[in-house]
Amino acid sequence: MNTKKKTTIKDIANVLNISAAAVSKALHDDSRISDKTKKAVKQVAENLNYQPNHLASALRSGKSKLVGVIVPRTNSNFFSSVIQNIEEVLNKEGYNIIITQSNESFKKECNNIDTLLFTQVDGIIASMANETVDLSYYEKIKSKGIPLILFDRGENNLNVDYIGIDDYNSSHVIVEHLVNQKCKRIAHIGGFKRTRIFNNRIRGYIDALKKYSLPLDDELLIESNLTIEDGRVKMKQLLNLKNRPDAVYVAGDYAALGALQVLNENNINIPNDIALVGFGNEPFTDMVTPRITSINQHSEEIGKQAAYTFLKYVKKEIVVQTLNKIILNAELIIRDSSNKKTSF
Amino acid sequence: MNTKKKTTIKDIANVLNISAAAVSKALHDDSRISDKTKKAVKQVAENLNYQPNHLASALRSGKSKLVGVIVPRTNSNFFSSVIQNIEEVLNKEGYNIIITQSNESFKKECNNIDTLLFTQVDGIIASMANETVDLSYYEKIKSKGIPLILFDRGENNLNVDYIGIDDYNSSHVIVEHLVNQKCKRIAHIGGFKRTRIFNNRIRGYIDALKKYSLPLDDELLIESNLTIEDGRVKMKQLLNLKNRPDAVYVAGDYAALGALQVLNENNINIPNDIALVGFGNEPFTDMVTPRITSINQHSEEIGKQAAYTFLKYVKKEIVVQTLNKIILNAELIIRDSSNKKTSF
DNA sequence: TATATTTGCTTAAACGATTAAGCAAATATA
DNA sequence: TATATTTGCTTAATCGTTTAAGCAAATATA
Repeated sequence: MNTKKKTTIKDIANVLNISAAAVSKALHDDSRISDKTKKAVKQVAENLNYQPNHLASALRSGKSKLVGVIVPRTNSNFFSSVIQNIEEVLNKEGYNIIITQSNESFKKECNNIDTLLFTQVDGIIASMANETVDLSYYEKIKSKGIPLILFDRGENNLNVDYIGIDDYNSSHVIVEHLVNQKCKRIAHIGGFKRTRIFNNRIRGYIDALKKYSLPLDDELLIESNLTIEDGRVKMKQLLNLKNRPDAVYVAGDYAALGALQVLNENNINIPNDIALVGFGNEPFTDMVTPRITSINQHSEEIGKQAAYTFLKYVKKEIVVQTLNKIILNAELIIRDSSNKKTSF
Repeated sequence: MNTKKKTTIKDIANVLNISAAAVSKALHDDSRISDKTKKAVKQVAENLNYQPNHLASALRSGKSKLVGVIVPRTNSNFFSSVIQNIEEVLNKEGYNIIITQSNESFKKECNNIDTLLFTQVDGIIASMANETVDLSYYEKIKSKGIPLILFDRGENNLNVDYIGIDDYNSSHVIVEHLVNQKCKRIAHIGGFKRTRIFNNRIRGYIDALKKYSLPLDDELLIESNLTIEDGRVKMKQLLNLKNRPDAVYVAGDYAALGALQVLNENNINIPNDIALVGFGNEPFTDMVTPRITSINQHSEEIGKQAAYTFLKYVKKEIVVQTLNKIILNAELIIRDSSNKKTSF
């Protein structure tokens, strides 16, 4: 059975009649160990199928070589792509990642943080839950001196590194595109104002409307939790207006999908009666009918930059945590749902 | 800065003038420690904001309280739901999970296994990559005496626990449903035969056709990697047949989506000209037009059962690993893409 | 009252690696 | 030749916890 005792550094030492310390050093290519010994040690290690005990070295060195990742959920293409890229960069440097999901719940997020701290992670890369306003748990991470990097859903007040796209500008790009499509009444189903990225999108939307001298109507700006269901509800609300919009910009693809379903069910021509734009470029935006115009958030780059930022801390290139933002340019992917030319 | 020294068991001991061992025992509610001392220790631990050093206890006890999870990808609803349920069950028992993705690559899967072994996980719950045929890395897990539990994508030859649905029977249910819809020529875009679950679906399809005395035509049975793109390719192939099918059963939802796109693009009426059935009940099957009939794989239950099975090993309820299958019944979710009645 | 048992703690050795300090032999420098 | 430096290892302490073994005091049993 599993009586297979794992080979340790000592076993190797015994075979070669040298000390365990010498073996450890040989394996780490210490300059004070002869090439002959190094070769012999590595050979024996191979033969005995030696696997370093990660716990022991982590305990001794105080570093677990583990990085915690907290995301609202993994089954969105954006987050899973970010995670994949974080993993790729960190694996190369000998780090593994522990992924946890908050499911947009503040309580679960707190649990996750405790779990990660308990697991002695060397750093935490997180995107905050929608619900989160109390930052005390994140402060706890900082107070323990563990590097904290936020992406997508961040918070200025935490004063830590942040990687994301330019939400304010993205709204401008979207409104500009809709104006080019001859839209005159542009509605916005936005996220909650208290969440920074959604606040920025809302501000961008408002300022862009002003720029193009379009009507800024209170009933055209709606806050939502951006689920499919709520997208449906909020779209129906817009359809019930006496003065309907001729374009709807939704701050999330899932809610945009809900909106699309409602438009289709009501036989409203997209984009000619109402143009639709989402946000996030989830794969399904390219699968539904009509395909939904959306914003590509460069998840690959966000993941990589988050990982690089963490590595700067462990390599002591950064020492003090401070608000340091990396803002990437977003890209508008124009599809049928807002492109009037192709639907003639 | 991060000069915040973490409080250890010794700090607590010093405050109370007792030994570190007593503190450890008090925290673990050892019967040989007085209630008075226990209370005092817990109070001081709380005051000093003590967090147990997981690495030290793991090193000493030989248990990391970490479980590795390997999935082909996290951005499918099925896998992320399985993961979430594994996590839920294991967290309650004090275990954390490390999630890794193979991206259907054999090489990445091997790396993941090495990574998890290196991290000293107490067990591994995995769903194999499509590519995987060489089982030596999985044998390595077994040979180290680490409990291995497979789900969805398993292998009889590994002789370990397996949790999945009844694929063979699912095919029967699907074919029966299509027969009820008056379909006479049912095609199957299946997965690779070498993968057990897909093999079972293919066998089920063949046997069900025989049962209902339907034509078993070689050109109607196609193997695929089941991506969206390949779904498109294989659907086009079917459309090019002189004798087209009047129903297509696709062994994966993503490929079914690709097939649906091709059918829509060719203005083929679904389900009246060709009925379509997918597999997996991914959320998008309910989002596209027409909504796709699919098989619900009970991801929640699979995740829970996988976790329970692992726990049986650590609780010594099972000692020897052997081929032990838990097969759940799948459920057909009938939607527009195959339901001719609703489309009149 | 004398002995056995239980209670409540302490001591010290582990877990497997890393690393500072040290020491003898080999080699370099004056 | 005498001294300094380098090379190649060993010894032993350490990381923070768990746990077997042990021991004195308190309590139970005869």
